[in-house]
Amino acid sequence: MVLMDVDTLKQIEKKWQQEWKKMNIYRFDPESSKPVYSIDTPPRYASGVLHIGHATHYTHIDMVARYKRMRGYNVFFPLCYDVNGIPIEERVERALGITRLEIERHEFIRLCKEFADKNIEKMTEQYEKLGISMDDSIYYRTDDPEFRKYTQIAFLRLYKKGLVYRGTFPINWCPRCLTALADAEIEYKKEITKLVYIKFKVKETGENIVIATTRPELLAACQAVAIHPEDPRAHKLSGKTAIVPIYEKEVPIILDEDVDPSFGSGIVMICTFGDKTDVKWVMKYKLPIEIVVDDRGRMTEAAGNLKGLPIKKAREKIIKELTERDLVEKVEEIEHNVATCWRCNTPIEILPKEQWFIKILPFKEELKRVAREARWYPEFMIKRLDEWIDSLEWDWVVSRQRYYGTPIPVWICRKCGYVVPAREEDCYVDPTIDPPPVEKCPKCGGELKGCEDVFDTWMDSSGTPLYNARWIRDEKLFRKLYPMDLRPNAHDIIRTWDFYSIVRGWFETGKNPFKAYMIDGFILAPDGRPMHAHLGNVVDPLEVIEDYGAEALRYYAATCALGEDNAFRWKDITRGVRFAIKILNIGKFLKNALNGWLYEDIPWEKLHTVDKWILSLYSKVLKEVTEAMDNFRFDKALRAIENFTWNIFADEYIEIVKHRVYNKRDPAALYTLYTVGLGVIKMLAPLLPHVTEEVYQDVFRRFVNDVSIHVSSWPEPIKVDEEAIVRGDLIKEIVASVRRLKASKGLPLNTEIESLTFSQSDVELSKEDLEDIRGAVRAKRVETVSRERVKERIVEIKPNYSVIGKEFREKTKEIVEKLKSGKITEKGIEINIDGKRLVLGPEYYEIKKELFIEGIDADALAQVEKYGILVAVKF
RNA sequence: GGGCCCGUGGUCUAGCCUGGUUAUGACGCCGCGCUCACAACGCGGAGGUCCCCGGUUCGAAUCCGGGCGGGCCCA
Repeated sequence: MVLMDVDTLKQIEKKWQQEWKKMNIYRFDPESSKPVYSIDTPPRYASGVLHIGHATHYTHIDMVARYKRMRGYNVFFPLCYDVNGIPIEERVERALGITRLEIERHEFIRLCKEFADKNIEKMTEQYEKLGISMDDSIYYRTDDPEFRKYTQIAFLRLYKKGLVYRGTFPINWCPRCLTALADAEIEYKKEITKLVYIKFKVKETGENIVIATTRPELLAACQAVAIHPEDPRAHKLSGKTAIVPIYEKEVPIILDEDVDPSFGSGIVMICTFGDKTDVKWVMKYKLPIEIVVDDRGRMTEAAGNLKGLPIKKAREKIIKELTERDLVEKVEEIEHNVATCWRCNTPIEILPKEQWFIKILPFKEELKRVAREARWYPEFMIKRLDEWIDSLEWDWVVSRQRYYGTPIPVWICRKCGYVVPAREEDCYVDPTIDPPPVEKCPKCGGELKGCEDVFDTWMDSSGTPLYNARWIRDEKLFRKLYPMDLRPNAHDIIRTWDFYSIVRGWFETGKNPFKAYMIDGFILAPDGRPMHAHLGNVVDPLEVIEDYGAEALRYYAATCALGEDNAFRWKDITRGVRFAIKILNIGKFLKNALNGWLYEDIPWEKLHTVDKWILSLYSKVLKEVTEAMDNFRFDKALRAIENFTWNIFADEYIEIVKHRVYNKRDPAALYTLYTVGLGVIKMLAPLLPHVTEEVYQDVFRRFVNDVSIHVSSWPEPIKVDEEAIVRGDLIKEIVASVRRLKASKGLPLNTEIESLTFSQSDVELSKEDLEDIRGAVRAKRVETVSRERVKERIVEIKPNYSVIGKEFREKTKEIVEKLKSGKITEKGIEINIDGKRLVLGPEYYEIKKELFIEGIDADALAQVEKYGILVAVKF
């Protein structure tokens, strides 16, 4: 049974996925006069296939796209992939067991492309199975020459503006593989290392200080000595000069909070470069750079008599030498995290290499301001960007010594280093293949060599809004598409993708490239930890779809509040299946109910109270859902729709009108079922596109022209009639109380009953209302009795704290106490306070009563507390 | 170590911005009922130190301060 229903769901999903393709309804129409809603789809990185976090996040984006289409927008939602960069190179190297240095450059690039192709094919299928409505007519991938062309042109323009410069920048380097490494390629290994305490002399005072280091062989590269500002020794040392032993070099003593006072002697030396913190300090204090280790991991001339030694030997030698000169206070063995090459386990070195930079440091404040031109959802996410911009300490390094990326479009003179940029009209160019625009160096006539560096992937992907919006290609379209309406991404790449996009957008166009940022959280494993293969807690979206269908996964996605980290919840998957099936069943009921009916508009006055009631509640929910969708709060929208559809429309209204549908074919009831039925599936369509399409086509298509629910228009509220809401609610309460009485007697809900009697309340019901109640509960007779016949016993007086508290403040407790025993009069409750008599009206409390009717012939009684009435049933 | 976010029945979660009576819902559990759209359903029930400490207030899940635990990014 269980399996059969999921199979039905899956068949429906597949059917509509195929139909949608034929319908061609997700196309962006460049010629359309409709307003544009442009989404900068995150180009999925093609190093693998979609995981559950991607699936959830892209489903959120799809919900926006579908919603905006229904709101009448010409939606731009491209299918796209990112392929450039190190992770794919790394996967290919791992798969083939080679390094890229062992293979011809362009052959390696071809292998990377092939690897990406396979993943792209799989992911495109995954998107389809999830019901993601991306448009493949505006497809791109970041290694298309057409895409790369605009990265190169943008770079050339920045170059002309003087915003690009070359400089040395430290990178991770494996001295065995002779290659630069990305941070992702570094593995940390625990190792026992010697921590050497070395005596330095303070020049001004002649006293000794002791610094602790695990890299004594870098002594020659020491540029400064650092101590924590709160260290008791700090104020005495501040501004003084230290003398590096053996090399007799004078270096400044600086105070910095990043020094760990509990490590070693609490004083460290800053070298070029021992580790990442050294890099930071060198940048921060603009210290000189001296290289004592070469590419192959041997000491250079600058290391004096250590020259030519490999690092480990050099370390031993210098410890020996220092010891002999009595410059070592002590040596400790400590456990230490050593950064190593993932491929060969050799400890990495940090070496400065020539790199390309884009200037951003002078524009920090400007960029913070530009970031605020857009709205951020949730708003607090912009704080992360602010903090990031404030903490920037160096410019953007855009070059990588890699193969699979967009080539930096310049040639460099072998003789004088003069740079010849490509001409814009020649782009896309690959300087490793293509000839330079001039034959020889214009400055010295030397030979030009194509630049072998490629761009950092962020240089490519930060240009997606420019590329999507047809920047410098189509001015007319650019004005329509830019700034793009939406940048959706997860919170981990605010500081990269979002930040660099703002940089690029602002440099090229003077504007923030987006009007809004929708920032999603992370999907954690069911155990609340991040998903990791080695933890065995990975949930595969394809398996979820296989076992429960796409709607179940989309339901789960909708329950994930924007911006928050969400653990994967199987219970929401099951709930999603149930809800999807519920929608199909409501559809089946509506189809049967509306069978043969021709649409007929019913004026408000001719509707029954219950019809006005459900239409009013529907109109309220619609407003709530619309607001939630406008704010990307899919969780709020879903909750509102689900509660209304399941608990109010299906469980209450449909049950109440069945008798009017089956026997009387009451036009008011049919009109109401039609209106609310179509309205709820439309509201739900962006969230659960398959089952809503099924119901739409099966039940509603014959009434309307739109070929698909996904190109139909978002519904409009009908009317909110507060009086009908109260009367309808009373009717619902009475019907529900009878249903409960039947259930408690173990009777089927459709059991006919002899009579229903209830006492009148403040809310007046019409004859028609009573008839509707009679039909709904299947009673032969319905009677009301006047309130006078109802006896009541006061059970409890409940104080209204919000009214009492505001007025009586610190006396609240006393008043509440006295209310309970006060004298009840016509006007209210009489109490004595501070010797004064006080009458508190009914706004200060609520009276709970128990009701009973004397001499009534009934088998079961129920109270409807909300309206202070008694319901009596004779079976 | 820094910034941001989160912490509510067995499990997950709404509410928190804008303080007020009995804290929302789901999953699971228990009991009853196949009822002409639906047993993946309906009706009913049990189940809570709202992470901890302190403060503000007549009143705190909600506001403020501190702590503990988790997530992301950075170091």
